[in-house]
Amino acid sequence: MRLATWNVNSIRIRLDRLLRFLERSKPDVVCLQELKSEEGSFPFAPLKSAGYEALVLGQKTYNGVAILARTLPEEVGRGFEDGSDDPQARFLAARIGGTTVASVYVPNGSEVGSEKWAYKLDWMAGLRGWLDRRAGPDAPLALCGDFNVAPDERDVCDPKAWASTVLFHPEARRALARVTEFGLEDVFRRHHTEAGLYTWWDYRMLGFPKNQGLRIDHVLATAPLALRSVSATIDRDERKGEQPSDHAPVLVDFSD
DNA sequence: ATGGTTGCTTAGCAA
Repeated sequence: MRLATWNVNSIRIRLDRLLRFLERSKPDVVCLQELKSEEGSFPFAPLKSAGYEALVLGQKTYNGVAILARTLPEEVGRGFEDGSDDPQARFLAARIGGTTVASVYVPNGSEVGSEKWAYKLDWMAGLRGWLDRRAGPDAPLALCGDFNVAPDERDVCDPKAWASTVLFHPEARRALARVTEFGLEDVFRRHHTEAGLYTWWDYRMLGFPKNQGLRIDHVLATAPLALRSVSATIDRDERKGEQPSDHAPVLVDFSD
C-alpha cells in the first residue's frame, strides 16, 4: 500500500496539481488537509475519473480534510466525538482494508500565548483522547497530516529562532510527544535520520529557495503498521513551479 | 524588527 499525505492549501485551486500528483505517484490512499471547501464544492467527479473515491469533512474558507482511496473508505471518525463539539473540520478517520487511516489537521496556533495557541494544545490533547477511546497500539493505524509541529532540532532550519514560535515551541513538542506516546512511530524517521528534510516552507521571505523550512507533516503509525513500512519520501518537487502549495506531500510505502 | 506571500472573500483573516 502506498500512502500519501498532503496539505493542499485549497483543493479547488490545487486540483490540477493534485491530479498530476496522483497520476505520477499512484498512491492507494491519500490524506488531504486544508481543503478550504465545503463538501458541496469538493471535486468528486474529476477525482473519480482519476480512479479515487473520497470521504470528505469540509468547511467553508478554512480547514477541511479528506481521505481518498480506490474504493470508498468506511468512515470511523468525524471529529473527536468527545463532547467538545469542535466547529473546525480537522479530523476524519476511516477503515481501509484492515487499516485505520486518519487525516489530521492540527491547529496552527498563531502566536504562543494566544487563544488559538490554547486551542491548539487542547486539540492535541483531544487527539490523544480519541486514540485512547477509539484505537489501540496493537492494531494497524496511521495518523497522517499537517501536525503543525516539528518533532526535533533536525526538523527545523533554525531551531533557536523557531523555538519561540507555535511550530517548534517546547509545549507544542510535548503535546505532540503525548500523542505519539500512545504508541505511534514517526515513520519518516524509520527511513531517514538526517537533518534538513522539510515538508513546509513559508511562502514569504524566499522560504523555499533558501530551504528555510520545517518538517511538520507526518505519518504516525502504530507498531504493526510501522514495521511494514519499506520507504518514506517527501515529494519536494511538488513545492516547485507555478502555484505550489506551501506544503510538499509525504509518501510512505507499506508491504502488504 | 511584525517585514514578506498566498487563498478565500472582497478588507480582513488565517496560515
